[in-house]
Amino acid sequence: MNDRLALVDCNNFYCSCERVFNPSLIGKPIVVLSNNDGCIISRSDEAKALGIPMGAPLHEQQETIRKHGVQVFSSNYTLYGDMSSRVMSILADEVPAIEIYSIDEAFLQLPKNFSVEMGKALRAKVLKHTGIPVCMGIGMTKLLAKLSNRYAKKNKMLTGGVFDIGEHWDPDGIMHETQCEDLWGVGKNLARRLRKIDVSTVLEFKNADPVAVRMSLGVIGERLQREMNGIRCLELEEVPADKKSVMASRSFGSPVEKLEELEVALSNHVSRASEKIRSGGLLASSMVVMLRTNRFKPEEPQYCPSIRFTFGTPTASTSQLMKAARRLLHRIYRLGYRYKKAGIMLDGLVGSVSYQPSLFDAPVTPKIDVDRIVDDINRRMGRVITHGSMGVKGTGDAWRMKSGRKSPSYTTSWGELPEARL
DNA sequence: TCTGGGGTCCTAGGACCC
DNA sequence: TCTGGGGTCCTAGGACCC
Repeated sequence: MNDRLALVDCNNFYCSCERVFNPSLIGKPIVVLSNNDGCIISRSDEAKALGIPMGAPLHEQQETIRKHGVQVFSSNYTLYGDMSSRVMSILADEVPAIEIYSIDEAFLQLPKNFSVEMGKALRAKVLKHTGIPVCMGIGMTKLLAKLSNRYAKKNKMLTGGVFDIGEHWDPDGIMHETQCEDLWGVGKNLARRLRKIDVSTVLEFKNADPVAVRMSLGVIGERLQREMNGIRCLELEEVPADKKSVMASRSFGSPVEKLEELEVALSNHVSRASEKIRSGGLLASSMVVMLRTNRFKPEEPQYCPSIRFTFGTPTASTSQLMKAARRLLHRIYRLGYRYKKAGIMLDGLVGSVSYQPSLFDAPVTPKIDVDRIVDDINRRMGRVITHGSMGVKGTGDAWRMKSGRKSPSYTTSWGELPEARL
């Protein structure tokens, strides 16, 4: 028999991170915004209680925010990333295997003797060492662990933040009370397809005719149903799979019409993305350039082109990628649109070590790897060298993103360390 | 005025080959 | 009345997640 799995997730993670270094926020409604200060992507319990929905555009909530004095933060990914690794390393120390699933979630393989009480002790340890509150759900499969976790979170007082659905006296009751769209892996669309075969609760899904499920939801539905019945289809993945693509895209602070400005924005995206693949020792086989007008303004003319170029030889060279991006941009750019977003994707990533050149590849000439040297300097000194095409901050940069309410990088920047007073 | 960004997996359909 | 058909590979797009 398989060992049980647990899903541990951090409660209101970004908000909790802000609170660790600013305890005056505890007990108060706070929210954290997406890139560009556009949407609300993390809410404290107090903010949830005010009815602020997940993903809501900030401007739609201004009324509530003013009225209740909700504190608003731009997202500070440097801080959250660092806090995340602290939480993860504590978890990793306690179990035989861990899969870090996202910045605020991890699946754990539990030892045979693991009890709910031990889960509570682990939870207390994470809280003590990082200040981050977590919940834990336990089950035979990832899906059941997710479901358990949801129950633990919704009934924190009752469960103490840790729940094992396998030990509950009435798991069917819990499944009966949960709607399919609240299940991990079931979104709006699959839920609609499930309703068509008269399935709306998780319990109905679990007990539905597998043939009907397979017919209307394909292998995805089949897998979900099996997982719900305790048959493991999704294994714990300790080693993260190799990346297949890297994206860099941003909405603009304000709309952009000029080709030259799009060029600068794209150059910055290429710079970020290429640095990322180089740090992973990867080469890109192809590149996609995307543009988009403001989809929330249907009264304006809409244009959302994308174009792909496949390199003869995979590359990670910034200047080569920038040249390609520029060429592709020129092919899809049309005058007269107000662009709201631009992005690039580096796709078909292959390891630069394992890559086998084809017969027709240009012979590799040994040369000084300027990109690597620049990466190294930028990593140490903080982005001091940039490509000429990336423009200069403060000049013609309507496209740059807004981030006006960011907290300090308390844990990763010497200049921003919190100060303690005696 | 103001509406995120970065990923993965699956499927359908076209191109191509024998 | 006949005008193949099946396998494979690739790509675009849909759906989902955090």
